[in-house]
Amino acid sequence: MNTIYNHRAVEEKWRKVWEEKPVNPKDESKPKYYCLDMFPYPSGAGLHVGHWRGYVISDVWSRYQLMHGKYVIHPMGWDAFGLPAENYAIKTGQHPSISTAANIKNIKRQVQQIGALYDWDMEINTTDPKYYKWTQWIFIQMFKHGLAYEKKMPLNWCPHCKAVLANEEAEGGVCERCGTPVTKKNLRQWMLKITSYADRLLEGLDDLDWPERVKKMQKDWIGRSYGAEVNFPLKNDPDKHITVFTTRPDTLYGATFMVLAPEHEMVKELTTPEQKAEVEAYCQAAANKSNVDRVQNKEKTGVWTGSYAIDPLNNAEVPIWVSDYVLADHGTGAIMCVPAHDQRDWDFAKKFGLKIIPVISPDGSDMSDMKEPYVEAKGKMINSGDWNGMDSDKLKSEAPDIIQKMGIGKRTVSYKLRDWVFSRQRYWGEPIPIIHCPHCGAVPVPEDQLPVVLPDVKSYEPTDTGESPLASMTDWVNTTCPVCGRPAKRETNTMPQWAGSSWYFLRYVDVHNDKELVSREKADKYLPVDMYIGGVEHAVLHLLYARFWTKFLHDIGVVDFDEPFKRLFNQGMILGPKGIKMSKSLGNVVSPDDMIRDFGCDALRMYELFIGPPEVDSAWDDRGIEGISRFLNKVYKLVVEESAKDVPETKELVRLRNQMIKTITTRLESFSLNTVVSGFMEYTNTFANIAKKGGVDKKTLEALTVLMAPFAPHLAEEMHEILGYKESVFKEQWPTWDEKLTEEEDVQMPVQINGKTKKVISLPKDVKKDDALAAAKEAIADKLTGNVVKEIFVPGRIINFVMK
RNA sequence: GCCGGCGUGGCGGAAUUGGCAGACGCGCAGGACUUAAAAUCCUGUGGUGGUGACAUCGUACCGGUUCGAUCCCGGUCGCCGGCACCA
Repeated sequence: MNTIYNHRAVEEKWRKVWEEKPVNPKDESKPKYYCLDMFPYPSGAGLHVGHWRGYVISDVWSRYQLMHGKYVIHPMGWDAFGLPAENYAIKTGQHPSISTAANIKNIKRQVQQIGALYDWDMEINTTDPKYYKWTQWIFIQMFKHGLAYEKKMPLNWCPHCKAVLANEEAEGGVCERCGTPVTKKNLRQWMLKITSYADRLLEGLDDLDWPERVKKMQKDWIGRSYGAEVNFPLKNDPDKHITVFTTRPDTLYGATFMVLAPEHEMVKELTTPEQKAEVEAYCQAAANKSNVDRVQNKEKTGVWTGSYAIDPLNNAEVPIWVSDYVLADHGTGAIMCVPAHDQRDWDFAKKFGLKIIPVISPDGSDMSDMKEPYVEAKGKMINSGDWNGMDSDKLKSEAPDIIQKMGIGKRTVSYKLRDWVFSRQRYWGEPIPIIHCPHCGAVPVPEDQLPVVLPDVKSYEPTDTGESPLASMTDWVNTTCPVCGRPAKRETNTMPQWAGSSWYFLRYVDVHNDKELVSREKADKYLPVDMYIGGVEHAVLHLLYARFWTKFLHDIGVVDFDEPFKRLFNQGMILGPKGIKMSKSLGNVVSPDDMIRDFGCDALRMYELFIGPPEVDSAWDDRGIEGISRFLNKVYKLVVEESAKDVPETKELVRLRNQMIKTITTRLESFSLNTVVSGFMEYTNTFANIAKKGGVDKKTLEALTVLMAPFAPHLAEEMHEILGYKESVFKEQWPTWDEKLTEEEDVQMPVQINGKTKKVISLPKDVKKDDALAAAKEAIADKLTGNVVKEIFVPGRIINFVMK
């Protein structure tokens, strides 16, 4: 008999059944489980098989939870503000909302093909005014709490995107979107004070069930370092001083010069008339350099201001220099330089002939002939006045307090994290709900007037000046001040693409609420997210911003938790056939639509899992999916033919069934989804062989069907029905196993000589050591020719003879 | 440069706590069915030697610990990712 599985008919049939009778209806009597995908940007190119992977993983996990009696919250939405839609508008003159709606339609169709549990009543679109009303509301709360502020400063500017970038978007000195080297532009911008949450963002990581590498990336990005601020009085004006930040205040006696960033506010007043021309030229050149140039050229440059400061400990005169290796926005923008113990300071001192005084010696020797800086700087203090002879590690921890007591500085903490540049000079984003009044300053739009709807414009083109296209909409821009009623102007910048995604996970559980962003009752019942699945590329962008906003919303009482995502899983990418990233320009994009047509949704789901460990990148292989297709056929054939037979269960089948349930469940729990699939294949092969000899009992076929349900839901429903059930397979509880029944009576024991296996013998599982060794010796008697010096017996594992 | 991670057949990848390396799949080879092909099914498939049972080498490379190492330790090389003048 040739049984053939018709994937098209079966999948269509069950899709209809599920539509009429959802398998995961809202049920408040059950405990909730919130399993979230990172929602996609609805791009015009649609989804490729790589995008599918995370959605398949999350759906398997969701269905697995469902079969443990949970009500699963598994929503989907669209992160739809952003540059591609705007660029398309520039090219075609069509409003971005039109192309966005078309893209959403197509991608929604593709997402629905996954056959996932998504509850489309919860759908979100960040560009919907009903949604971004609350994005704007959050901004206003931040403004009211002093967390949103305006600042004019040199900012990362992408000349290609014609927009400012947050530090997180300008990693490595290039634009995160387009790779163009970032330059600086001095602009007024809206900032969010993420730095005031730095400690909580850092410490909150400890309790999260997240991949260690993501936690580490956030930790490094926040970059907390402990040290001291030290004040160096000016030689010519001892009432004034320069404050530096240092992590090594113990080396203060070795500070032989200081360096200010070119942007430091005191550069001008410190520059002497003789040095003025040179210093100004240097600062001008530094301002024009892109981040990439500044970082790539590590050859030290700099100029002397002509002034001196006084080392507050030993009253030595230290010349004040300007150099671009000091960053304006880290610490205080000024450093004390200890060339004997810092590579950069050493390079600078060597180049400009500055003094070098070693202050730490590993063994107490005088170090005066050092050929390179002693950077590890651990040992005894030398050349350090009162501190001489002290242990440097001990001094390092005590120095901040000593300095504080002396009144020349204080203990302090510094961070790499900067405040979040939150405004963009582009059209397709949430308008910032602020009105600028000449009399009242920046005033928030009253909450009852939200949302501030993004108006239609004629030209979407960004400008080189840093003005938003909205600035030309005079009708919209000109308004009245909500405080004093006099003429005022609207803020024309929009929010960055990360705004809508910083809180969307809260909205899903209460999408239709027009009174609050989420009701406290629903938030308490359904939030936070139990499992969050998505790519690792958001490790320091979206995930950091979302944590920040959640903590803020917690602080103002909107929600009662302050970490949004309890558990995080990062899936690896699916690469093109040769291990190259899939991209339209390379022409190596594999479409899920084609795969579903030829092999079916279940086959694609299982192949996406089988391709490799879910957290690792894997290369697509068109022929691999054929193997899955053969396997699904084999399972179907097994169930159809064996269920017709009415086979009694045997001891062997009971054991195999229990082993199978255990194997699949433990692999699934540890997220080893690729080996779950290979496990199904292996057991199916085993059962197919038993079927040929005698047959497979119904209970075993049922267990196999239920275990497969989260992976191949359509096929599992079909098989469940064939087995005689009227209700959905997802009404079944996840099967359990009896450990005793998994054990075999005999164990296969490898017998080794000097660690090399010579034979495998079968022994009763509770065999005694002496009996086992005797049996083993007999089995390999012909090879035991030498002197056996040691006999090793590990029950159930190994027998090894050490022979000389 | 600093900090992570990884390195296993022709390919994707398996291997509880240190205990039979290569599960499962792809590909390939041979066979069955067929007029033939496709599909399907069966058998084989790390290298070398041997007709064979078997021997021997083998988890990037060098060394160590151990009765026994893909797994632990030290070093080297390569690839990938993060940060990158952070004081």
